[in-house]
Amino acid sequence: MEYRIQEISNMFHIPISTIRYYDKQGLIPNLERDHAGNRIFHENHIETLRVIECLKRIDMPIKDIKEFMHWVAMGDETITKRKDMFFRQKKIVEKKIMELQETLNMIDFKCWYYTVAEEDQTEEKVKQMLPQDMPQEIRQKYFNSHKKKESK
Amino acid sequence: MEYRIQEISNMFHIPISTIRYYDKQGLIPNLERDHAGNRIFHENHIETLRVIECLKRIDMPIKDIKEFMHWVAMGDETITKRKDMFFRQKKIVEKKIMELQETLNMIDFKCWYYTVAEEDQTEEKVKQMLPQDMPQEIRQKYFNSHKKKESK
DNA sequence: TCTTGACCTAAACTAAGGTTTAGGTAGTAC
DNA sequence: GTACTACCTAAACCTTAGTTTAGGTCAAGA
Repeated sequence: MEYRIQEISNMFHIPISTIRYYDKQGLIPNLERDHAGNRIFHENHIETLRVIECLKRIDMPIKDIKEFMHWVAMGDETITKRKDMFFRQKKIVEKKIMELQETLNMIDFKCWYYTVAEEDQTEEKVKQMLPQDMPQEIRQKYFNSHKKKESK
Repeated sequence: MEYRIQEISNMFHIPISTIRYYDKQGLIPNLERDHAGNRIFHENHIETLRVIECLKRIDMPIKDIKEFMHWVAMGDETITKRKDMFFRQKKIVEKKIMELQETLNMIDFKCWYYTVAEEDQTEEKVKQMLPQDMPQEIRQKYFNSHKKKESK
């Protein structure tokens, strides 16, 4: 099955200009052209774009994605490199999730804080509130989001 | 207690140039200068920078951070705006975490895939493997990370 | 044949988020 | 008094990740 750039664009909800940009940056190796020079995509290129989607989601820079894609194109001799790369990415994503979880704690604290402030019609009261007067789960988020700074 | 830009830079591990940039962009309202024009930071500015750190972590653009900081500077009349903003950000971060969790599933699948490929010294065998032949938890991650595309 | 639509390229442009540079001031140290 | 350090500014510059533009090709339909 062959696909044209427009179909790929619809399939992935990526603008055509972006797909061409990815190709130009070398993110889609072995992409062939028809007699007229039009890009022709096959299943393997769709798989490539799926991987690009995944790698982009974790903010991997274009040039790293390119390197990875070239390893894929080089075949079995680069399996270990690719494996190592995914294990490194796993750590990075796990760390990101943990950081976001911490951020969420901070946000939850702020949500609570402003909900109280709104009820009071002023920040003054909640600003003065001591941790022991906060609801249990908020107190935890508060310590959670402030601990880093306090340990310095 | 007063702080100079260098101390703030060390405290937050942010380059001086970046702090000046934030100030220029209006992210640190009410920052005063000494007789010589040097920026003088107080506890409230440190709190501001802590909030900036938090908002940056969730990729809030500079101009939104600026808006928020100005609401803070405006006092109690903007409490509801700020509260609403944090509730919106809460949703955004929760969504990001879910997306990253999905990405992690994809990565876990790839880690398994390349671990098998490395053992086999070739991708061929694992590439042909059917879901029912994969380990239980990998099969789930596989379906998890491929379901979106298959439902289209 | 003419036109229309989908495609192509190179290169300029954009936006975000800083960083670097060039030139200058203020306060302390010798 | 001059050297040194920390600070200042405006403006140019940089990188990333695209987007837009201007000009062109190709195949199909009226």
